[in-house]
Amino acid sequence: MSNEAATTGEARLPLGLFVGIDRSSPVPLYHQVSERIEKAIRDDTLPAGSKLENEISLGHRLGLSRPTVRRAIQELVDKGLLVRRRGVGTQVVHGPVTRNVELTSLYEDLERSAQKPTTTLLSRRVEAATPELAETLGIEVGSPTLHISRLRSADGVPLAVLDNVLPEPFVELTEDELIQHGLYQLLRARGVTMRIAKQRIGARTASREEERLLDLSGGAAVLTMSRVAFDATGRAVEYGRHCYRPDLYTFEITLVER
Amino acid sequence: MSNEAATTGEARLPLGLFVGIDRSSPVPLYHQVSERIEKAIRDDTLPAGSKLENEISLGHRLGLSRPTVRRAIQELVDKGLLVRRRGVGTQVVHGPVTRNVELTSLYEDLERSAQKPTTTLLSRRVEAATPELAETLGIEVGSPTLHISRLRSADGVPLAVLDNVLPEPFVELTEDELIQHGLYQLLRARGVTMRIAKQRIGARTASREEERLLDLSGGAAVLTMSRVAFDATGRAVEYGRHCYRPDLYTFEITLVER
DNA sequence: TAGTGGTCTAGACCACGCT
DNA sequence: GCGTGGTCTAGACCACTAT
Repeated sequence: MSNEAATTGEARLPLGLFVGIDRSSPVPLYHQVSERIEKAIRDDTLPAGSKLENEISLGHRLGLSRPTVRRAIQELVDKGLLVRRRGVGTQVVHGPVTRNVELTSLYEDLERSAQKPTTTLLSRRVEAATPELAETLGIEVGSPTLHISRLRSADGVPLAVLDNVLPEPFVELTEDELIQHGLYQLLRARGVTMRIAKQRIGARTASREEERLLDLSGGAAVLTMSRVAFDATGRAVEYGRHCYRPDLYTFEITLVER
Repeated sequence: MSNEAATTGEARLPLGLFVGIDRSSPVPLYHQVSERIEKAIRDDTLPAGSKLENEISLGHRLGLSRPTVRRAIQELVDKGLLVRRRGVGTQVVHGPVTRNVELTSLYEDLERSAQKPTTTLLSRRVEAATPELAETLGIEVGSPTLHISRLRSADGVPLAVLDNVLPEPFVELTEDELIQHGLYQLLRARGVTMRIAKQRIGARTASREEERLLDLSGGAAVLTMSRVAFDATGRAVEYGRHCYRPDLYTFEITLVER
C-alpha cells in the first residue's frame, strides 16, 4: 500500500513553493512564509483537512528557526485557515475559506470588490463638541468638530448613509476632498494610521429621509453600524454612525478561539 | 521639577501587583501577567494614556524573559487595551475600555450579563441533508441532520428566534436537553470545543411569524446572524440562522490592526 | 513510546521616533 | 545618539495524542 490519502488528510510535505523568500526584505520572514502557505491553501494546493509538516522540520528545510515558522503558522490560525492540535499536528480547516472583516472603510471594501464607489455630500458643518461627543472622542467639551453626512453609492446604486464626526485636527477637510475620496484615504494622507476600532452593529426601521436616500419602500429595515476609531497613539480620530441597505451589504466576521 | 504627569501620560513603573505569579500553574506565565495588567487597566490603576515600563525592564523585574513579557503585552494589544509604538513605548489606549465579541452563545452572553435565559422549543426534526446544507457543513448529501427552532427569552422577554442545524453526531439531542440548556453547553458536554466561527450579520424586515414570536408590531426590522461553527479538528458542528430584536440586542466588535 | 504543538529562556541585531 | 519595540535565533522542557 502506498502512502495515499488517510481518512481525513495526508501527511504530505509542502514542496519548494517557498522560493523567493528574501531575508533582506522589509517584510518579515514569518509573514513571507505565512503568505505562501495562505496562497497554497486558497489554491487548493493544500486541500481542506490536509496535514502540514511539523514546525521543526519545516523550519529546518526553510533554514528558519522554529519560532519564526511558528509565528507564520499562528498568523493563519488567527485568520481561521489552520487548526493546531497538540500531539497531532496542524491541519487546513474544513469548510469554505473566507475573508475577514478588517479595519477598512466602506469605500475601500467597494474598491476591492471592483465596484465603483461614489459619494454625495449631504452636509458639512463645524460644531462645538457636546459633552456626550467629547466623552466619546476623548476631547474637550466645546472644541471644534467636523460633522459630515454622506450618501455612498456603488455602481450608481445608493448603498449607505454615512454620518461622521471628526475632531479638531481634521475640521479643514474640504467638500471636494470628501466627494473625491474615502474618509480613511483622506486621514491616511494626513499621516493617520488607524489601529483600533470599536464597532456596534444593529438594525432598525429606516427613517423617511433614509428611505428616500437609499431608495427603499415604506417601513424597510436598515443595518446600522456605529464606530469609534483610534490611531496608533490611542487617540480617537473618527466617530461614525452609518446605515446600510441590508439587501446590498452585510458584515462578515471570523472568530477564532485562542 | 518632579517627574509628574507629562503631556499625555507618565512613565511610571507598575508596582508589585504581580505577586502570586505561579510558575508551576497550568496557566501560562504570559497569561498570568496579561491578566494582572488587564486588571490594572480596568481598575484605572493604569489610567488611559499612561505609559508602561519597557519590555526588558519589566521582564527583568518579574524574573521573566523578554519574549514572555512581550507575549503578555501582545495579548492586550490584540484585545485593544494597549497600543505599542516603536521608538516610543507602550501605552494604555484612550477611549472607553470595552469587551469584545467572543466565540460564545447567546445563552452564555445572557447568563454573563445576569439575565435569566429561557428557551421555548418551537420544532425539532431530523432530516436528510440537502446539497446546499451538505456543502455548508462539509458532510455527505442525504446524511441525517437535526433541525431545531427555538425562541430565546431573557427575563421573560422574547429576544431571538434561533434556527439551527447540527450534523449526524448530535441528532440524538433531546427536547428536554434543548429546553434546559444552551446549545453550546450541550455540545461542550459532549466533548466538543468550538474553535472557529464564521458569521454574517445583516438585517431585514421581520416575517409575520417572527413578529408574533418576538412581540413586534407590523413591518419591524430584525437583526440577523448566520453562523457556521467548527471544532478543534476543523469539522463543522453547527449551522445557525438567528434573528434578534434589534432594540434588545446588538453586536459589539473590536478590530485591531496588526 | 514517539511525535506533536505549547511554553520559556537568553541572548542578538535592526528600524524607528524622539531629542 | 539613545531608547523603544520588531524580528530572529538555537536551544530546552513539558503536556498532550496517538499507537
